[in-house]
Amino acid sequence: MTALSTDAPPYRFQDAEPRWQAAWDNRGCFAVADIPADGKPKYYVLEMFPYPSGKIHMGHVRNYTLGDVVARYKRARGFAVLHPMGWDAFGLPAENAARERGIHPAKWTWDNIAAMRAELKRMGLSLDWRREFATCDPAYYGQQQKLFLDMLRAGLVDRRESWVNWDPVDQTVLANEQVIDGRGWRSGAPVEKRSLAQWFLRITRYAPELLEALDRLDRWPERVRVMQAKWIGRSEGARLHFALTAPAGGIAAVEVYTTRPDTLFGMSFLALAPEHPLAEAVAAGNPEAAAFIAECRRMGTSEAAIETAEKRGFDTGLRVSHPFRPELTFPVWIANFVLMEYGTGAIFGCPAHDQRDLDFARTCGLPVRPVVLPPDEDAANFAIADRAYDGPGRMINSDFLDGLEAAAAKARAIAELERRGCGRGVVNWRLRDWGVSRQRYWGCPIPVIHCTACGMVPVPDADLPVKLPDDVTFDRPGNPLAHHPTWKHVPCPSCGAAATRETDTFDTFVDSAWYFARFCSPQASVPVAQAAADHWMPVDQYIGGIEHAILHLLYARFFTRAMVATGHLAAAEPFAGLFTQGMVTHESYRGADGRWLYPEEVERLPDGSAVERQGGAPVTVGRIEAMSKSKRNTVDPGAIIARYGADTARWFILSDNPPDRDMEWTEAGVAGAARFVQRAFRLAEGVATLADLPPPPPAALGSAATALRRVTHRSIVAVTEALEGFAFNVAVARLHEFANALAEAERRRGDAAELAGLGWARREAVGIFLRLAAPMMPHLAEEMHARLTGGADDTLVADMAWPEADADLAAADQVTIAVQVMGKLRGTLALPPGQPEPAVLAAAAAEPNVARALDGRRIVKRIYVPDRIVNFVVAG
RNA sequence: GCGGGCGUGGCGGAAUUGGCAGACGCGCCGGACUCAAAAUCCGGUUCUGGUGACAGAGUGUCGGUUCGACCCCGACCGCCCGCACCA
Repeated sequence: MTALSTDAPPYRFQDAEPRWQAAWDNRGCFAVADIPADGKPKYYVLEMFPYPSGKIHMGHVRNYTLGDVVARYKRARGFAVLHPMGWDAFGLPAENAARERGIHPAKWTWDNIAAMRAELKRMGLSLDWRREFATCDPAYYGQQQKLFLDMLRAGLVDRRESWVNWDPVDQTVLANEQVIDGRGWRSGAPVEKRSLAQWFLRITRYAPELLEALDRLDRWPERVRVMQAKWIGRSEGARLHFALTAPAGGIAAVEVYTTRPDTLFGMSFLALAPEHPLAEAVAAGNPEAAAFIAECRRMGTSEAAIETAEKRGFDTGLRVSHPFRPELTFPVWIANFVLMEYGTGAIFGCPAHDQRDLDFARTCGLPVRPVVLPPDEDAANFAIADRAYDGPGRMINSDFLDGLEAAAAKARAIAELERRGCGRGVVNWRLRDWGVSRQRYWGCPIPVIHCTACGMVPVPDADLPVKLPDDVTFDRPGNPLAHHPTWKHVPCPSCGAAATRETDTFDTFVDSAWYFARFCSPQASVPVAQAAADHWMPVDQYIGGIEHAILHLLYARFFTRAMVATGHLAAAEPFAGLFTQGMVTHESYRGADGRWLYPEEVERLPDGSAVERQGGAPVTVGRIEAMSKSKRNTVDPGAIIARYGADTARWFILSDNPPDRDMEWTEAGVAGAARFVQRAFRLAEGVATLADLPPPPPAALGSAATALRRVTHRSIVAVTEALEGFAFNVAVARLHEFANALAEAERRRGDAAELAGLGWARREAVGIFLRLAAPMMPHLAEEMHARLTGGADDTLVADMAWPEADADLAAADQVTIAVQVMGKLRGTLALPPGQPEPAVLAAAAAEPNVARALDGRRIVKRIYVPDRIVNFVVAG
């Protein structure tokens, strides 16, 4: 019989996968209505939609496989599942392609979408493709303009000056990623900060709410909630004024925000951001100060660049008085590490208790005066070396605060500031308003018109969408919309006089801040059809990369609230459940000349070394790291699917490791998955050859058949539990075990009655196996089912219910109890569950190896955890 | 620099969340089938000592709590993600 199954024709995914994809499509398995009438509970599964770069990559395969497993599993559990797909289609790469290769961004984007759609379809995803849209379609971005105008009317929009990275050679604004070591990526010119009038969304208005509501997102990863909470950054502190000993540029005092007013007596200096008005006033009359500020402006706008730069400063020569001891004065510096965007753009420096201040004080030769004494130190000997002390302790060297705990001193200092009228306690937020202006072509136009007479005038709703012009040129730097000969010239909607359109477009994070809501009613003539959104929102399970933990997810949470405020949505939170997947990694390879090599150019030798396939030159095997084009350590999903099939790719990507961790793509791993696909199919073949057997009563089954049935029903429980917990690698392992048990049953011999019973149990097992595997390997499951029933049953596995476990069979009939002596394992007991404690303890002590370990010693304590472990604690 | 996370055999990982460390897979070793190979199937595989029953060590490092620690606490090391104009 074994020979028969191994000689059976192998599973041909090349035929089967397109066939089943067509079958699902023809029956409309995955289509749902905007407002379904069937009364099933709803489940909205969404994966982060892709940027259409032109090819799917392994990160997409992982993301969409994870989502598809959830979607198919939930469908089997009886939910009406909304599972849509679309395209995050605006962004910089399309403009880069236009500049580098002369392709229009729209053509580039739509061609890429067509190519990627075809690749995704080959994965066999259970998507409702009728809901597909791209954010670069006016039908989408016109609705986004409507949302913006409603937010404008609701006071959620602001326009103000803000800093950008400016390339003085290319005369263009640069994104942070286009600034490399402080220079423009194309021109190589040192970048300057430049101030422009920009549009902002007032996310800060929702800061308390966005923070507080994190507690209720109980199906979000804890670390994402922590990261968002820290990003929003509520802090309690004080705002206080430092009076200048002599006014400068009409400024008499500097306002400072601090979270540590308790350390005011440890002050050593006051530091201003380079963009601070007082710094600019000083620079007006001091070329050296102006030069220092100009140098700071060359650092670019990214916080990481500013904070990793060496701390530098410029002593303005001005001095401020201490708020509690006005006779003490301190120097005012301009410092490159003070951020204008946070607090008031000025700090008081207390080097003893803040590491940045200490680094600055050491480089600039400023004094360090400790005022908080750690609990285990004494005042006479305590000194700060190269580490600032930011822990708890008692105040010293601090006048009226001396002896207080730091926390109490903080309250006392605020009270004193308020009594003296030079400061007050405040709550401060790290979160800044969301700058949405981009000086680029390939984005959603901001629907506003500037009129010299009327000022800023919103585009009337009736004139939406404001469409991008097609006839643009990329032959010079800067924003093609601003260069366009006619597009921006329009009559003022208010007075009719000649006016100009806003030429800024939206940050692409705006596009992705509400697409999940649009999917509920993608054809609606309003941004969202209320009834559809009320039915489907919030997203029950959102899946995407951890790199979006803060910005995208926070913007989406804010936008949802803004849509509630403007009457477009009812649900306050967009994503009830969130899962963040890890990256897909691969070894990297370098040729003898240092070039990076693609995996397909490299051959691994049995001794572990590697050579080039062509020519056999030695190859250095580098680190395992995230797949990236620059390191060429990428594997093309299209090629993998063509060679092994979608089910194999899906199975491997799920089986390798827990989905929230980085996974390593290996050739051996895919090959292993491919073998399992064939093996599973052979299990169905082996059973299909048996005569169709009526269900006998379980009592008629022999012990081998009953044992297999136990495995079958325990597998239902185990796989279900693993899928519910996103432990897809464990689900895979359980299915491997299940397949092993089935193979063992297949080998079994016995008399006719036993074999009949076993045959029946095997048929049951295969029927259940394929349904448990279906969310992960959907095509194979359909093929197995067709083979099992000989085509007599044309129900699609995609439409079948999830198997139900027989509780009696799934329950444990025996437990293994570990027996320890002094915490060391000395033996095990196999017993039926639920035995009385004295019986278990007696059996444990009688176990030969345990008895030897106990011999001659006095048992002082017996620990028994029911059905699990015994531990004897002995004296001596 | 700041914020968040991760670390278990040769490799990916499992461990009912404080109770048998190493499930399952990959790789490797041995065997069956074969003229032979591939494929397939079976068995073994944390390390050290021992023919063996067994004993000792072991979850990045060092220390702590506990009858018992991969799990909890403290310090350190290494790697990864984010830092507001990449998406």
